[in-house]
Amino acid sequence: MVPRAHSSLYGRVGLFVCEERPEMADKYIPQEIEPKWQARWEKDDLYRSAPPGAKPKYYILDFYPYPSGEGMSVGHARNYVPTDVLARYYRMKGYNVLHPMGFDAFGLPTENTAIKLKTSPHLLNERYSANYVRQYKLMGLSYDWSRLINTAHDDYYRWTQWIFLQIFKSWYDPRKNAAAPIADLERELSEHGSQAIFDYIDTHAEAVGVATKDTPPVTAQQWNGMNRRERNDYLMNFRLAFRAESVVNWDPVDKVVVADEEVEGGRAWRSGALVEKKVIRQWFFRITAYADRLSDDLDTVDWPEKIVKMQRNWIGKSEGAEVKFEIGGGNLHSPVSDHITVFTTRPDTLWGATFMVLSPEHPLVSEVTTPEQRAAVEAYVAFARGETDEQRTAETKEKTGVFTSGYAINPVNGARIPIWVADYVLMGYGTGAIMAVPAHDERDFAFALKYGLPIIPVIDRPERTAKSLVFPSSVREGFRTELEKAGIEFYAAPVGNVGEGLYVTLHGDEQIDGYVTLMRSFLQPNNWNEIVGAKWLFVFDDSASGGGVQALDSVEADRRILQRCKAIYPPVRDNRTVMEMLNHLPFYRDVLFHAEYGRMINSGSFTGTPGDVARQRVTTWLTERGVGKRRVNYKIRAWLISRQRYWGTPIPIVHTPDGEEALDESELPLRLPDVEHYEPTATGESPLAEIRPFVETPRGRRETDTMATWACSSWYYMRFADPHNDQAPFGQKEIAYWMPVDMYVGGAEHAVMHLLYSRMWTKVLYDLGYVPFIEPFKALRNQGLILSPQKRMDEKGHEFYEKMSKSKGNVITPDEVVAEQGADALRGYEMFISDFEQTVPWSTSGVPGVRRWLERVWRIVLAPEEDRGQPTEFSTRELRRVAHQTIQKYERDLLNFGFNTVVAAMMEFTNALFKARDAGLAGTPEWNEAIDILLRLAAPIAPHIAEELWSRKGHPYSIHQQPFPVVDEAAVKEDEMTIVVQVNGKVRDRIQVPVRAGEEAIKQAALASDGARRFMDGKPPRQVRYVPGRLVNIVV
RNA sequence: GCCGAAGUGGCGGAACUGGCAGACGCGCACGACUCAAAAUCGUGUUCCGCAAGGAGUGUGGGUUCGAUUCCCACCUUCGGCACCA
Repeated sequence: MVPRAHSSLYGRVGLFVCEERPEMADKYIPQEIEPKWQARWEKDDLYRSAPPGAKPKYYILDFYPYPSGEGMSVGHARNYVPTDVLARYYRMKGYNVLHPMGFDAFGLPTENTAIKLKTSPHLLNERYSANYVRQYKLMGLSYDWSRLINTAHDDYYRWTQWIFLQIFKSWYDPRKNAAAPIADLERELSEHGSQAIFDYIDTHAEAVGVATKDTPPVTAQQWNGMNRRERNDYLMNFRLAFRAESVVNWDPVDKVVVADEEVEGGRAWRSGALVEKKVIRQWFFRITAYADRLSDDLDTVDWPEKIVKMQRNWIGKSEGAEVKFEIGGGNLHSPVSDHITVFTTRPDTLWGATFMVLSPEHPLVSEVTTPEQRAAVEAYVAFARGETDEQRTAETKEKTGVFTSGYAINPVNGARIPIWVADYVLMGYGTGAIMAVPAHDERDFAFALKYGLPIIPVIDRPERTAKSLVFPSSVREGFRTELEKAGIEFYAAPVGNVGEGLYVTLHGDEQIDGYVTLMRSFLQPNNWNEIVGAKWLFVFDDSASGGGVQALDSVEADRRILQRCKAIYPPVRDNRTVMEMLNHLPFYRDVLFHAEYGRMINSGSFTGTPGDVARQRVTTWLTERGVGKRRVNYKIRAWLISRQRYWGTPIPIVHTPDGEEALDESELPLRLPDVEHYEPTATGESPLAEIRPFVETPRGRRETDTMATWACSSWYYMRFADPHNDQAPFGQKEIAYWMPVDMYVGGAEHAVMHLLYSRMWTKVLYDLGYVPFIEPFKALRNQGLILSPQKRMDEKGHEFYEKMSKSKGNVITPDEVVAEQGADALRGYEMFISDFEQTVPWSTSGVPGVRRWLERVWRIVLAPEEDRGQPTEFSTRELRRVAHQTIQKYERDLLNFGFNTVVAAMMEFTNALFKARDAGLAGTPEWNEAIDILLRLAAPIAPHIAEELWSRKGHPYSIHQQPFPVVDEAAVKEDEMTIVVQVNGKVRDRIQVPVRAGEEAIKQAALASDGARRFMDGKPPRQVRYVPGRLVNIVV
């Protein structure tokens, strides 16, 4: 086994030792031992999971990859190595471990490559995934390869289709709060009609998502009079997998519809193209029905807080009320509806609703528009429709809108408020119409300022700050002195170019009232002064008629006040509202608007209602009067699953004359046909549409859309439990034993989509009785990204590291690292590189560092007699202590995902062994025990070298079937401890004391220490504090 | 703007519950071995200071005998969301 290339390096020692103990003399050559053991493990099927049994199970899963032609980089291994270490650890701890791998094989990149290379995606899939398997094996990962999954194989997607059908054949019964067979719904409709269901939805705010919006009610009689086609169409409003016409995001580059989740900043996630709007009939999953459970059940999982937040945010639950506004004023009598319903989370601000805004797509826009405004409104609606999402959401975009000239009646005070159309109101959220409360909503505030709409505060500022600007020469002499006397905060500064004014800030109602009194007596004739913020008061000169203090408490007051101001001070004549006038003064800007909860004001009989109960009380009152009710709203939309592409799971539906119908389960799998061409069609239809034998069936035209890959990945983790079952997606025994996944590890980029979809499928399958758990992934962890090792500079001179990518030519592959340094060194460095969750650049000098550690392990195990260093003091007791302390630290850190410190602990242990050797301990029983522990601890991290050394030490194969070492608590205990002596919190000395020493003795020893005496300077200790086992702090 | 994470040597990073800041590794310096180099081994390596000593965990405050750790305010970087009523 003398290596060829290394013989010259090796010569001296090799020749000498080879003759006597050839096995001891070998150098560590991973390139030889790694393939050898990998072949042996594979032959012996060493990592195969046992069938469900009495043993406790541990299911540890990596996010399965999308296999690409580029293969893996060292960045991908950041995910796979730590989970492999855990899998190996749990096996040694006696668990039956499930650690499988598979491929998310369907999807666009492969299809696009196939089109470009004029080859078949089937072929590419096989090639790519085989390459991945090769790379995985190269790294010595202990997957159970007998469970390999490929989602593009028909023995897998058959069951994806099967689950699709179960979802298609279900609806969400809000009364059971669970999915139920669609047949139950049909029965109910034929016996009782839809009344009970809609009544329930109406009175249970959380149930909004169970049926398509605006589904018409039917009576039993109507239902029974429907033909099959009409019934099928009606049921689509309830099915959990349904087809509906909708505006979708169209990616003109990939020629495919993409989901909301796949659009980032108006651009398609994969292709980067600006998405366009298109109306197509599409397949969806009714994930909205599960919104509440998806949100609530997040409480039951051990996931990173960040991911939980992102999911909750995506679901976007908000509680509020729905309020009906009568359409009125003028001669408008709508034949469609006599009211507009708005959704608000702030029913407590209803009295401040001074206008209403409809989304440009709102069906009542043309109803409320008067003839004279029609042209303007239609032009605006056309403009809004033409906008891309990106334009519409552009950050700096100023609000736009147009008045319809129609009015609505605010139900709480009968006020007649104008109805506007503006694109800042989205049709897809709430009811597509809002009541605008400009005093307490930032968007409405901006809009009202721009268009001169009145802004009336109806919620008190919780912090009682008010401001007042005293205009130059608007008050009599002595006012300033009075302010000072009253302790009021103010400063003097020029007001524009009209002279020096006083900028007053008031705190608390008492001070404000005092200020008003003062102002009333000092205000000069033909002047006014305003107090804004905590109170909204205008003090006018009393001598004029109707003078005194006016409050800005209504639209009428706004008009009155403004009129008087204009009369007194003409420069303000162009202002349309008081708020607009105040907004011109920068001094006031931070007190004009607030969105906090607070005491209701200017709200009729509700004035004075405290902020914490206001919402609730108003909602109850609205409900009693029949003009509103509690309502919960979710941001989450139906999950778009259709793709008009070839390379995906075919949707098992036939379009019959009677509507969309399910394939019979016996017809599954519905295979993807082999075809010559699979370029997207010009029309945007799936290429499958052009394959007549596929499309044409005796029952009707086959659905030609395929499913997005999110469907495949929504259940693959369940298939691993029983991957070869051809009777069902999985056996009951297997799923109950293995699921849920105990530890799921992957990148944070799937925080919303994959994890949310998987959770929904799990809940549907749970409701239908196929699985016994409500959450699929008990614990989740995200690994950090690995960046390229090269530092770059951006235009501003900031240094940064870029992501590894083939196009940038900076990819480092596991292949090259393994070839150079071996898989064990790569594994060690993947763990050691950084904190697991941290994004970090790859370091090319890091792997050799770990390699050196492995070399040291090799030497200390095989040839402890060589190269003795300086003799040291090291007892057998200490050796045992280090060994057992290492076991402790290793387990504690490993279970906390502290992989880097696990490796560090192993390095320290190895260093200690060298010291022990120098002290002459090699060969003692304690030494042999320590070496045994070292190898067992190394096994999960560096499985090849551990196996090789284990075998060379004469132990029976395999180390990977050995139990994990058990901590000897007695050995761990120290006999002596080092106590730090501090004087006034600064370390001044260290003393050695026996562990058993009492507190008093230790304190005395500390006081007597040289360091302490020197720094106490002869002063008596004021306090002596002892922290057990750690330190003594002497305070003087 | 909102939400989240993080700021510690030349670098990656440690420090479990408030108790020795800088474990472990990289890099660097010096030394040993060598004709020499590589490899290996040893020693040192936060900063200032010859030293005694002092300063020091993004900044400024606070709590405490004692703060990288807790509290308040702020700055910077990264990630996510973004007109969601």
